[in-house]
Amino acid sequence: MPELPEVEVVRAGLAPAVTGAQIVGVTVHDERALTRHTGGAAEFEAALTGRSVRAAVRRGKFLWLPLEPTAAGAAPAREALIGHLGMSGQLLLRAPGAAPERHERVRIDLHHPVHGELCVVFADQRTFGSLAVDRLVPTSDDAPGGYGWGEASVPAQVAHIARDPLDPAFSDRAFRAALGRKDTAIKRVLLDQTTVSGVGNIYADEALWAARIHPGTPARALSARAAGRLLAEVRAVLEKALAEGGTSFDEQYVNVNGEAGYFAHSLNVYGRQGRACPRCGTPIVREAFMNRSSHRCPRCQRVRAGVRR
DNA sequence: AAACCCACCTGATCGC
DNA sequence: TGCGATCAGGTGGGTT
Repeated sequence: MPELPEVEVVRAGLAPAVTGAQIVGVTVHDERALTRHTGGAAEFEAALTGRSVRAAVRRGKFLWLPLEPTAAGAAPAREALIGHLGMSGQLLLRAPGAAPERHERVRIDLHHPVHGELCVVFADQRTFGSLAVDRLVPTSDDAPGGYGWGEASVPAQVAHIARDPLDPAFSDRAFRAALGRKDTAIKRVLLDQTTVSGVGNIYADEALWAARIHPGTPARALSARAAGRLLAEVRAVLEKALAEGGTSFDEQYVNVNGEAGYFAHSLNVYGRQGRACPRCGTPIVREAFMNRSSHRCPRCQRVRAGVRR
């Protein structure tokens, strides 16, 4: 469920707490939380115990904690602990020995040289999220791999994820060129994380509404002007949502302290079917799209809006 | 090769 | 009260 703003809230909360801390204990309660990890629970625990965390980094909806190399004698592989929250994952900062969270899957105990003991709990109702230890590989463009760390590396399994639109190394020109080659609906391109990352169902609908583009518009039919407008609106909605702490409909999405964000109050179309479009008053419609839903204004976002002929 | 579908899960809600 | 259908913020593997 979390999209870029929610994941960034988590990264920003984790960073000051875990940077420089050493992992002193790992408990896997449910192996389904390791679907992105190649080994089993015991191997995961062993791979992390004793390692120190160097940073908290994010690209799109993926988070990772780069780790100090293992002690002398072991293979000097550069590795990171990856986290993906899936639809319902949470990373929570708790006091050592804190009572188990609902849906707690993994607990990581750390020792920070300044702040002392703390624990990071991974809780996830639907189990689509997961943690993994993965090796870091160089980025193909030599730019930093994500937000939060200057090193030009990404976990191997994140290498296929595109940069997100808030990344300084994101290329607007390459994005517009890529749209011209896509034989599919613009909303599919926004949701597929290999052209632009970080956008999910909520912010795709919000950005398309703001740019007055129908979600089913063929990507390559968008004029350069419409594509530029869309990208600007994607950035605007992601930044505004981030400033408001993300979108929380219930207790599912929370920051590392368990607190909800406020952006749900600022939604213009998502989940507002039947209510007036804030721009023109026409009732918002909800339509089936890719086994989920799209929300749009039938007047502001007509099929041909923004289409070049 | 790009585009598309669907499985992977738990839980809340709604209509009957 | 129960019970089935539907819905929920994502991703990746398998199939066309």
